Amino acid sequence: MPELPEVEVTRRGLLPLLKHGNIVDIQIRQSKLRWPIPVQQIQHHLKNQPIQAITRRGKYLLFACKTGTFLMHLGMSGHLKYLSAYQPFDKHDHVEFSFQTGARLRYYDPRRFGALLWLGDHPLQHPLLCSLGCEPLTRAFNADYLLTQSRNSKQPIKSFLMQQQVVVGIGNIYASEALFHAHINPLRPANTLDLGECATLVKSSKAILKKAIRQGGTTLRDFAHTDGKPGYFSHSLQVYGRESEPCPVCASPIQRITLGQRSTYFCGKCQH
DNA sequence: AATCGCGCCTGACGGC
DNA sequence: TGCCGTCAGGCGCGAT
Repeated sequence: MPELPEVEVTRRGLLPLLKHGNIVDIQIRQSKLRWPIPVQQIQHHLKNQPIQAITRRGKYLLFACKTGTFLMHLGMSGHLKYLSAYQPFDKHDHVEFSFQTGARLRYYDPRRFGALLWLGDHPLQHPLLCSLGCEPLTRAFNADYLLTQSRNSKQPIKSFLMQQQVVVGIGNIYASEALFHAHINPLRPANTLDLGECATLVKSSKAILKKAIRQGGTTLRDFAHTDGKPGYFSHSLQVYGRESEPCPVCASPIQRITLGQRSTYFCGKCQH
C-alpha cells in the first residue's frame, strides 16, 4: 500500500506504539525482502528499546530509537498490522515486533518488494534517503521549484512527477489523478509546462494527496482494529483503473496508455 | 546527464 | 478443473 497517503495514514495509525514500552521480542520469519533484513543489527539495536518517534520521508517510514533509526518501506504489497494481542501468523507475516504491553506490530508483504533496514545515527544521510526530492505537502514544493526542476527533462510529465528525486510520495495512482485534476496531459514533455501549469499541477497534487490522507482517516480505524487491510480509496479515484468509463467531467471515455511500463489513465478531451 | 527496460516476488483474474 | 498469460500501488541498477 505504497504511495504517500497510505504511508502517512499508516504512520499515524502506528503512533500509539510509542506508549507500549520496550520492544521485548523481534521475530523475523522471512528475511528475504528487497534486500536481506540485517537480522543481527535489528536484534541488537532494538531489543529492550522503546520506539521514541515514527516519522516519514517520502514513502519510507522511520522508527527512531535511542540506539538509532530503522527504516521500513512497504514496496508494492506491504502493510503493517497493529495487534493488541497474539493472532495466528499469516503466510506473509514476515516480521513481528512484540512490545511490553503485549501489543504487536507485524510486517506483511506478499510480494516482498519492501525493505527493513538499520540506518544508525544519521538516517537522512543514507543513500536511499539523501537524494530524495522535496515533500509534496510542504512549501518547498511550489511552481518555481517544479519549473526549475523540469527544464531539462523531456520525460512525459507523468513519469517525471513520479521521480522521487524530484518530489517524493507520488506513485502511479496519484500521478494520474493529479494530472487529471490539473487538466494536463500525462504525455506532455516535462519541459513544455509553463509556470502557470506548474502552479496548477502543484496545487492539484497537494489537493489529491491531502484528500487521500483525509479519507485514509477512515481506513485508519480499520487498520488499527481489524485485519489491517490496506485502504484502496478506489471510490474517490476519478480516472485510475477506469479505462473506457466516462470522464466525470466531460463523459468522453477514459483512456489507458502505458508510460514507463506503467498503466496511465487520462481523459484525452479534458487534459492538454 | 537523462532515460529505458529489467528484475525482484506472489497472487488474482480472465480466457481457453 | 487446471493451465497460462497478464496485470498489480515501487524502485535500484546496468545499459544506452
